[in-house]
Amino acid sequence: MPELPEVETMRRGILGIVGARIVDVERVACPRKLISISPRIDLFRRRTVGRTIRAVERVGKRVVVRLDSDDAIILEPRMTGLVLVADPPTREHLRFRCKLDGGGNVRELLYWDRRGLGNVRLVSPQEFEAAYGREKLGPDALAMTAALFREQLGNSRRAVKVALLDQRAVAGIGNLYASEILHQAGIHPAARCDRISRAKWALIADATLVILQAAIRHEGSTLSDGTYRNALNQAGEYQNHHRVYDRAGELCSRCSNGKLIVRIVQAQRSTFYCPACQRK
DNA sequence: ATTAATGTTCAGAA
DNA sequence: TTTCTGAACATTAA
Repeated sequence: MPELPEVETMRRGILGIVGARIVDVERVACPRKLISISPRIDLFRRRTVGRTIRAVERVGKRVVVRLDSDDAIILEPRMTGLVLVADPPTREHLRFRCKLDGGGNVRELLYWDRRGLGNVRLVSPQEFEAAYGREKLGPDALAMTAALFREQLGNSRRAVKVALLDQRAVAGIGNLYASEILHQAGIHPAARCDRISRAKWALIADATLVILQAAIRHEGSTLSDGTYRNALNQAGEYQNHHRVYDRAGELCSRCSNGKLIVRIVQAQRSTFYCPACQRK
């Protein structure tokens, strides 16, 4: 569930680790199956202990911890991962711990993951480029313009809602925000990309920035399962501002037609939209 | 008590 | 080349 706004919130929440030195890293003994951590923890430790954290960045839906060695630790939450500098929601799903020294009052960086679909990787600059470079990831969603959208998706025959989820085209948008963005833009989720006008791509570009920035301002969306938390293990608030996501059967808050929000399935995932004010 | 649904990414098929 | 499908996994709702 963590999409760009949630991952960006995690990133901002751990900025206090910049300047700290890594004292130890450990794979936390977990009663269930272990998440993927690479390379092997002994090699991971050898390449990170003693290093200083130079910066904390984000690439798409991943947190990037840059070290003074030019290696980077990549934390990829996928569905239920959390990046924390506070006590985790439960003890049993803690997966990875990085002990720190000199990072203000921050003593450790944690990776917690209930379902365990996420992963932690230590990568060289070459590996970073291969895995997260322009070949693999499109421009960041916060950097999108109408021209970039047209360049990346203008010739695709896919439905626009499905295409917005393609990380090679645009990095950072996930299922929840794709629905919210298209509602804000007034565009039907099933509209084929190659039939969307320049003017409508401009609406989509504007909506992308409006929605993602608002979601970041509210520290992301914590859905009913309560999984997503910020780096201090606090819930986000943007779920209170959703206009369509998980609101099937409710009145559209924008249009006056008295139409109800509906749920459809596209590419095996839920899409929510207003049939009255979202047009192809 | 079983089954479906949840959402991200990747491998492999169409 | 582009698009689609299923699997990885844990937990909850039906």
